[in-house]
Amino acid sequence: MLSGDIPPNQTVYLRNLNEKVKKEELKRSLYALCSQYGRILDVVALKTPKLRGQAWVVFSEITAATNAFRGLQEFDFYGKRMRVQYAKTKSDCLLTEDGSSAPKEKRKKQEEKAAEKKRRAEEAQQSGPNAAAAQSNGTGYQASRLGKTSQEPPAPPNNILFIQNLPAETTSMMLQILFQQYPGFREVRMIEAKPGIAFVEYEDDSQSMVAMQALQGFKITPYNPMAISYAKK
DNA sequence: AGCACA
Repeated sequence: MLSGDIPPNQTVYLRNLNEKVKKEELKRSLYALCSQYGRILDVVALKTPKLRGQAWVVFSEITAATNAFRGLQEFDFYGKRMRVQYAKTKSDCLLTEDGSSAPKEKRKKQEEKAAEKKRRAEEAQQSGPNAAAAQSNGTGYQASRLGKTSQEPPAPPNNILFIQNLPAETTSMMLQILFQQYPGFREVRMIEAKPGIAFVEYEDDSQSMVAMQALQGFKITPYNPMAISYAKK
């Protein structure tokens, strides 16, 4: 039979991940990459010998997980071809959330932990509509007017994008993962001395425009919708 | 390859 006869699940199981990436960065990058497919409730990654190189991304909708399942097969992530399956079981953050059942069989020691889980799930949920920006992208300019008191007119379209409002922990690799999905990608440049901004270069103007429209307002973390404009040359 | 909830 076909390789993965695991039925669809709200959670996607990722393997063949680059094990050198630190856990926190891995989770953030996966959050950033996967939120284009829907709202993410949790990302779980552990670096124990048995579990390194793997992660679980919990979506709020099964359809989002399915989109990720299709869209991310063989995705080049930190230099390795990611493998995507559905998780075999339901994630804890969902069990506690939908009230119908509780994760009791395996774990009895952790009532406090469940409370903390739930808290985190709620956090993720209240903040999450990231997919809206990238998915329904024809309309998705909700972030384009955040906080600059710019008297200068915007720069005319060109092949270099100027990204603002990035969370401080953003790495150029995280941005590369996002922007290299669009054709014509050349490179990301960040400036040590200036956190929160980046430049992303494409081969030509039309390619940079496609990427801008796709990622305008995209949230790397729930509170940082990115503001993309054209770089001044 | 490896399916957990540090």
